[in-house]
Amino acid sequence: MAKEITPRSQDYSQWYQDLVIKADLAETSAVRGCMVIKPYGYAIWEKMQQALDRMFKDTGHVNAYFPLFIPKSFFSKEASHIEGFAKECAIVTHYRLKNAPDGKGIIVDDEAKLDEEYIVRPTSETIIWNTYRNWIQSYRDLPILVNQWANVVRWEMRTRLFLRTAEFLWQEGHTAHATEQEAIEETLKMLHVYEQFANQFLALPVIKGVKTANERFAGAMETYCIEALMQDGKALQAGTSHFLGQNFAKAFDVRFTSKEGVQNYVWATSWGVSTRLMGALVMAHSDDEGLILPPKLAPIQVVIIPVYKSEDQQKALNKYATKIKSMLELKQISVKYDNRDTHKPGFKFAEYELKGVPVRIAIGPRDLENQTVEVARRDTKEKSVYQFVNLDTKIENLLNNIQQNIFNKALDFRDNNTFYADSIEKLNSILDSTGGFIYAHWDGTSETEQKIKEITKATIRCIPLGNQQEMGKCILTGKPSKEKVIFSRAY
RNA sequence: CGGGGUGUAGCGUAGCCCGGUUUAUCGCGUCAGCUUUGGGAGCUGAAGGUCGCAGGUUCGAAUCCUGCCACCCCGACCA
Repeated sequence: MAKEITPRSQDYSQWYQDLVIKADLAETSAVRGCMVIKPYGYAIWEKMQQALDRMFKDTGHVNAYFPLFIPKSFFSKEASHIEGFAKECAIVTHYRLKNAPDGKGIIVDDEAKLDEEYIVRPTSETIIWNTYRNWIQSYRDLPILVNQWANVVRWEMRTRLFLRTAEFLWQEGHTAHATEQEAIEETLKMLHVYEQFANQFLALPVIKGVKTANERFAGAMETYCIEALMQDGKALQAGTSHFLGQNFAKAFDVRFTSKEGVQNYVWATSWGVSTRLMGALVMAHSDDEGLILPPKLAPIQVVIIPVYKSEDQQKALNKYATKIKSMLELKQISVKYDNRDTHKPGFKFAEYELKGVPVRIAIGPRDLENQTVEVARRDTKEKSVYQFVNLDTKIENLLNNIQQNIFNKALDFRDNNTFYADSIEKLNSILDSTGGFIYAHWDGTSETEQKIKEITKATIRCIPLGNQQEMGKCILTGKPSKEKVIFSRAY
């Protein structure tokens, strides 16, 4: 029979895995914790890349590329940075293999030991700031607005496809500025870019906020994030933007001479999103029949499926389909005409639903006669008959409509799963029943946050930007609190 | 990294406890042919296996033992 997907209600985590594998997004590999991103999944990632890259360029950034390997000594220059990453690093210690003396296979050549080991980058701040030292002398060299698309490695103990893998793809922006204010503005600007991207392309509403000290990036003064809510009520950090202060500039001695002739340390930011967004995309919108992709990220936006009995009918439908296809392509819509005669229409319907193709057009002899098509939308499963006239505009509108509808649905879900807890018991009971974003008062200390985490397994996802200031009592300690923060269990 | 589970054809599985008519079961998929085609087609025939890998015990190992690899769940950890 067909590809069975575990229902969401039965086992959410299994449902997610089934989708990723059966929709052909990715699979596990022979290497622990590392995945193979398959062509269909990679096509979605490429669409994300294109959209983001355009947004980066539009905000004045340029792309560059830095090495995969980082000398160990670079790593230890920023104290909190190394502390944050030390436990999950892959290390290169040798550069050569040799035949085993017993003739069985090959072994590491002990004589080829590196004097200084290399760390496979878990992030690139250190190698980049070591490089920036040479790029920056004067205020005239600033700002530097560089992004790189790269892979990074974090030796995770427990992995899940896309959500947490030992190797993953991402972009990391690294900027250098003359003033603190300019760096902070950059940090927030890129956070805004991420929000726009999430809203407009992922069709995913997110909350912009600032992380607490516990959740802050190793080496940052302040970490900002966008947080999204998944269908099982768990939160997912979808992107981060860090204000790094002068930490890395001081660690790598990156100074510039100001207009006034004074030597100052440079101010820094870094920001990134990763293939984890693929996981967010799947978990935010999809259902028990398969993926639901927002049209703006769907590799195939419209699929045309012919239904015929005779060869003559097939030929006539081929012509009709080709006409429709070129008409839609003129509107920059990506169309696939699936004229395989090895599969029945019903099979194809199910297959494209599994793969999340937003719009399906079915054409048969009846349509040919009436100059109509049957249009089915993936998000609502509604079917309707469209006249051929102005089909291109109608489909274009439909795609926009679907994009918007998916976003609205996710927004409704989040609104319906946003709560307020005035006690630790309330917080816990909400977490155990529905999950979601839960606003609660907190006394502002790391100790309290830690204790709440131990009791409820929930963390503070963020303190929302522009948060309403209102006095209250911490749900754990009863100490005064000036605002509510968002708690959630998280991926 | 600790605890638990899993690994048999492309996928899902029976067999394992209690070693021996087992030339390893069944379903889906694959291939060939015919009939089909408006929601996952039917019939007939065929191909497809280092039983995760490596050792060991034994006359004999998918089955018992040891080590390793990978995956899943829980925990610890995690920008």
